Amino acid sequence: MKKGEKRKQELLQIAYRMFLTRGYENTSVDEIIEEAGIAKGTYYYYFESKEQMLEEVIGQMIEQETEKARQILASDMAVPQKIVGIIASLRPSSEEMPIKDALHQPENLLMHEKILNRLIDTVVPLLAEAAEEGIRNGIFSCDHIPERVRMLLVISNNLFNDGHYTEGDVIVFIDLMEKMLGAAPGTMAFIRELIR
Amino acid sequence: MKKGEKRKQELLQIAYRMFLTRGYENTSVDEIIEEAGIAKGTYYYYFESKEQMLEEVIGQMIEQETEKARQILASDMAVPQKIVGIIASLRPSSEEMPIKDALHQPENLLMHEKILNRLIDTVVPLLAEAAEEGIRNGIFSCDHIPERVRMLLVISNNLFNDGHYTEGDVIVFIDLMEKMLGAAPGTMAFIRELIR
Amino acid sequence: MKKGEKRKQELLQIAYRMFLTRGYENTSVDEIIEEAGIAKGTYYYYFESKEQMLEEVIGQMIEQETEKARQILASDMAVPQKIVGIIASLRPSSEEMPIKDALHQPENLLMHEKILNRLIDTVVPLLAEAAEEGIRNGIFSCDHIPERVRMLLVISNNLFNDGHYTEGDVIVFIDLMEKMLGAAPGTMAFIRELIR
Amino acid sequence: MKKGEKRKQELLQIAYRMFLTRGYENTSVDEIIEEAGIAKGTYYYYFESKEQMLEEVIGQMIEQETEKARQILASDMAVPQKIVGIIASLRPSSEEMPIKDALHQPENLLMHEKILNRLIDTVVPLLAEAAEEGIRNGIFSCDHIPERVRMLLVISNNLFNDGHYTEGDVIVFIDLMEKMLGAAPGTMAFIRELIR
DNA sequence: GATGAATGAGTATTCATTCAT
DNA sequence: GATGAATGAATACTCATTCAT
Repeated sequence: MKKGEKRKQELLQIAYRMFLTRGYENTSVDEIIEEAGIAKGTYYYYFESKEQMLEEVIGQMIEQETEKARQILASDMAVPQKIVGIIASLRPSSEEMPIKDALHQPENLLMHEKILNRLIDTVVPLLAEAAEEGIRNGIFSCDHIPERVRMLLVISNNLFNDGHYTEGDVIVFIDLMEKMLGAAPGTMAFIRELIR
Repeated sequence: MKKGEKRKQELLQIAYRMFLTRGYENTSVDEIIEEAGIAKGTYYYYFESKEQMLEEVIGQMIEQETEKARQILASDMAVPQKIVGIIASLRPSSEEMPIKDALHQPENLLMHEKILNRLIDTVVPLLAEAAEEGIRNGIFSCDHIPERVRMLLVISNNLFNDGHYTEGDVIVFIDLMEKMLGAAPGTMAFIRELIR
Repeated sequence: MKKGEKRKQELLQIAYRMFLTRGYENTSVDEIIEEAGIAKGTYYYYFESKEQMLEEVIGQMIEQETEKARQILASDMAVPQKIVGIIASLRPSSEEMPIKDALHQPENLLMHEKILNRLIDTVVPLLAEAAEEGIRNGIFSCDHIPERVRMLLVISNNLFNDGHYTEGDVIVFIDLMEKMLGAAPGTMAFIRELIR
Repeated sequence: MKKGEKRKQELLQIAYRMFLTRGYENTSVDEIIEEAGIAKGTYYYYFESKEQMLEEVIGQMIEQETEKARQILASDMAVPQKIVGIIASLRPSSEEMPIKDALHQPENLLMHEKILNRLIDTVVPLLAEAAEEGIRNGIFSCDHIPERVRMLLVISNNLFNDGHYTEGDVIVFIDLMEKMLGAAPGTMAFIRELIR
């Protein structure tokens, strides 16, 4: 059982890497097992299907991505920094860059979509909690928090995750955040420095 | 010349329908030609490849979709109504419902993505023009118009086009529009009635 | 391991026969698997591609053809008989006739060419060895043995293998051999009886 | 008729070039008509089939190649030079090099074979005539002239036309020619200088 | 002489999945 | 736990040729 779990994790790691590198649909089971050095049967011993394996890979990705967000939420940062930090945590850190980059290639559309949806569903509650903390502190002032926070997330992903944003986008996004959350102008200005 | 063009349009119509119904990737060339009652060779006489055909189908979709938007922009509606009208024109009318519905199924991811991107690029300038008209009229007050208008569009697509939005989403979206464009509160309130 | 190899040999035998009968290019993978009674996937489990299969088929042919030549070389025949025997071993024995015949049909050009080149490269060293034995025995007298022997082989293939040779061709070929190898006139005269 | 002939010649020229460049089998009728700027129907007005066109192209090639040989035969050169000149005329002149080079690529196997056979059949009589002139002059002494001359041609093509011959090949070939034709040693030595 | 729309048979290759051992 | 031989449905694309105009 222990041994089996270990091998499964190994396979998930390999698949994770290959799915990102070549895309889910462009990675065949044959290629995975060759890379892993196992037999066809062994693969299907651990995974019901290739698609189910994708779900598990995505599950792991989500976990990794959101862990950072959870830590930020639990920290003693100022609320605006928490919000921005959580949103930013979803974007590729320098080392993850190639990984996220891969997600924006057409061969990863399916995976990208799946990840994004699950990521948003997972992160919205965290963001909402931070926003409510801001309201309690008097920094923010708004209702319909989950809806607002979700829209910010959607915009952020759409705007920043593929790296094609302009100076104007950043300015408007800051304005948007402040107005969406009912914050005083300038509350979110610090974002500009973060992005450089 | 006349004859050839006509048949090509016919094929595009058929493909349009089939791509939406079963998804681009799930529609084989064999199925298309069977439906059209033509030979394999005829298909490849008109289209270099299945993918190139997709591009042409999408091109036609874009044209149809944006035509309505262009008409609204040229009309004598009030500016807020223009803006909302343009945005709404991209959403499925009752009769198109099944069509747009199809785009949100996983088998249409690729097509959906391609359409969305081209749609946004095409519609942002139209929206921007309407917004500037609003600024000239003193109804709106903001800078970075294309960026703002683009974000509204992104949110709108993400929120409303798959039909899974809540009352709260609508409320927040109205608030968002007003604040993004620097409009007086209530300027966009008429949206609620539109959506029923 | 045992089982897999066996089936592969079986497939090679079938392909060998079909390639010769109908030509490599005129034999489709579909026809091969139908003949073999296996599934498409099984075929591609054993062979990367149809072309790679051809290489393996040819490899086996070469081996079979040259085995006889090697035995002759190792035997205690007289040297002239060895040389002629080796050259003759490349020609269709009565039972192989249909096989070699097939190689001369236009649909087997590619295969024929490939086989011929590999055959010549394989047999030239054997012939050269025999010729050197002849030189040591004082029967032959010449330099540049590999070149000479190669030319004899080329002529022989070109002249005799398609069966369209005349009495005169044989007479000249005998003369050619004797002079090329520096043998006394009449040394190779026995060839005429071999050919009848 | 005049005009039609002209266009046909034009098409043959284009096909000639394309067959050599990309190979007969790799050149589609579509590509030919595009290059020629004519319609499909026009092509089939001039040629019954693609294969028949190939025959015509080859016919032209043969004519061009053998014309030089005929001129040499009719000239007042010394006989050995005539023989060598005729054989050499079949090899690519510097400017034709790319053309003949192309013939040795696998995609031109069929064309190569067809050309070679027709070339040999055409040139053997010319060579034989030259050889007989040599016999009358007392330079050569042999019987079975056509057979001998044909073998020389076969060897020459096989050896030299693909450019992969060695110093040894040349030496042996000179020896071979002298002995095949019954010429005094040294008669053909001048070949070495020709080849450089 | 010339056009170009239409044909349709033909082909190699991929790949997730199964199952007896 | 692990193997690997076997499956077979699925698919895009090529191309010489015809013929009504």
